[in-house]
Amino acid sequence: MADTTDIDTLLQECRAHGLKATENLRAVLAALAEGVRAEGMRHPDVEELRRAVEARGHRIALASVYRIVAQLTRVGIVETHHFETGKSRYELAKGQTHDHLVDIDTGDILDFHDAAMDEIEERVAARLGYRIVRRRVELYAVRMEPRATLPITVDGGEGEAN
Amino acid sequence: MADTTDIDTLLQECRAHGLKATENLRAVLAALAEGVRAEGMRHPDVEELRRAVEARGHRIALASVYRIVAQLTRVGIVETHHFETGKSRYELAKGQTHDHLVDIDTGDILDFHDAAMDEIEERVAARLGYRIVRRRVELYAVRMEPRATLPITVDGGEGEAN
DNA sequence: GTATGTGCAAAGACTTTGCTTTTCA
DNA sequence: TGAAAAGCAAAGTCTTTGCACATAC
Repeated sequence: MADTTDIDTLLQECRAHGLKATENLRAVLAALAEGVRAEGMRHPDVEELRRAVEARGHRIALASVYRIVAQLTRVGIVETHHFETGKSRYELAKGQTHDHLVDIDTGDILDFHDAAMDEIEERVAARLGYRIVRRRVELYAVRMEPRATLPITVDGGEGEAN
Repeated sequence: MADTTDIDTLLQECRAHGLKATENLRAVLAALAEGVRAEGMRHPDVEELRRAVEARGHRIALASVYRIVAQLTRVGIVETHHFETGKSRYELAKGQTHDHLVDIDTGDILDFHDAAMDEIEERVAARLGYRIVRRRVELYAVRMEPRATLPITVDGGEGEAN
């Protein structure tokens, strides 16, 4: 099956949308595709993207990063997120839409998808007379420490969170 | 039950949190409380708040509006929303938390709440090992045009629109 | 009286835009 | 070659902050 994070496949799709396959575009796509597997590099912001691109030996202007992610978003290859941090974060739009759980303590962002949730949202929207075009579900949460609620057993340590 | 949109009640709560009951604070609270019933004035942004305050015959600096809503948010009286419009919007935190449906065409924002949705979200979070602290559910949607000109009876279900 | 709040203007953070040069098809 | 993209700096938005003055408790 076509790997939707394969750079050539992505480039091809870009071309199909009339974009020029420039060095910058390639590098940004590669950085985004890499992020798919990287630890803390999913959902990069523009600065992180620029750094990732430059780490590949390529210089790129911030304005170009902005323009590229805007284009990629326009054609549906990238999703732009506005979490509560003030800046936009980007991510390859892997076919399956998904929601996010943000770990308040660490900033980690987990992806998830739940069909039942979609269904309920649609039902609610329908009840209000609307058809959902796009949704944003973000759960801001803290890790559940299975034993955290037990009577305190002060032992000097202080379990690292995170 | 105490009317949580009564200005005096709100002021009292502010005092309890150490805020000074200034003219500005009163006016902003009044503007927010009014918005609860007003047509297009729910979820005002700072500019709209400033206008609402000045419409009441009071001059206020934008910076003061920002400072006041920040304080009110800090003490839990106001909720700050970051919809996809780029600017922050504010709303009295009426006890019942609720989610939003944004009409893409008109910009209207409808409030709703659905217990089943909460439940599913909690289940999903738990499955990931997390406990939800705060959530953000925004449905961006378009109006479903019911074919004819049927008399609108949009009050089905438990649709308190609040 | 003293800690807070206020206004104003300046500064900040993030993003967009104008314009010239470069690059891709 | 012609149209789109890149670089750079300037400008735009929204929001925060420093500071002198005013105000509530």
